[in-house]
Amino acid sequence: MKTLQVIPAICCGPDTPVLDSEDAERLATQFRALADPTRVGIVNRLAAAAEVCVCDLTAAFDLSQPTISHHLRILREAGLVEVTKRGTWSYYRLLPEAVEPLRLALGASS
Amino acid sequence: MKTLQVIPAICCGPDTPVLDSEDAERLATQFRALADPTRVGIVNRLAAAAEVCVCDLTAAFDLSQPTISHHLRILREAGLVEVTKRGTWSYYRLLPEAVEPLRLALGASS
DNA sequence: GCATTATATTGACATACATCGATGAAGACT
DNA sequence: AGTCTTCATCGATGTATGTCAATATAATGC
Repeated sequence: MKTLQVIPAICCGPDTPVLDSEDAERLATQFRALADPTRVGIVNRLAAAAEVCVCDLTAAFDLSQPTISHHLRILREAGLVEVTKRGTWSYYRLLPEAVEPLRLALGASS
Repeated sequence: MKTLQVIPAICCGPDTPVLDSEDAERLATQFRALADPTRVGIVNRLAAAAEVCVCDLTAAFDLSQPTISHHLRILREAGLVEVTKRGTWSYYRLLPEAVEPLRLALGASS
């Protein structure tokens, strides 16, 4: 898998490869998914448990149920979270393997 | 300095402290600064050199000079970059110490 | 002083986004 | 079948954002 380092290590010389526009687009979309305080809060809660029911999220944030649903859709479409339906309930969970590339893009050493 | 881990390590239990709204707001603002492909590209270029002249950026992206200036302002106000004026030229440089907290928020181990 | 060059700011416009109330879809329970 | 609960989608509305042309600012050189 290609490693996208938006911020390469300090070492790199002047011939560091330039990010192509497709990569920049994809990264921007994923950062945009985190560019809202409610979604940061949702991700924070998802990270604290194996999975979280939508009902817990609508209870935790002082926003309408459609609004929470809207934010979850954005996180889903960015590929950062995954949903599993069991009966009437929907359980969301964070996808660590989707977050990892963002860390790498910010210059994580590995 | 308080460490903000939006995504704590895998270990954490159900009583993981919840992100307060002020922290969520600040993180969202910084992620929003990275939520545009042009700005991702700018940051990428800034990371590849000690400092970059605005003129190089306006040449590199197929956008008007005011638009580049606008994006640089957003990165500046998010505290991710810094500008130094020398004569007629403005040189921008990335602030690694500002990017680091974002990496930590995404669950970097240290 | 005047022309030129490098950036920033302003104003306008079109598009994207966050939010809500209303409604829809599907499972659970009686 | 009918009702209740859970969640998603739709439609509307106000605000934020990306973009550019025009203009302002400020340094350089003649």
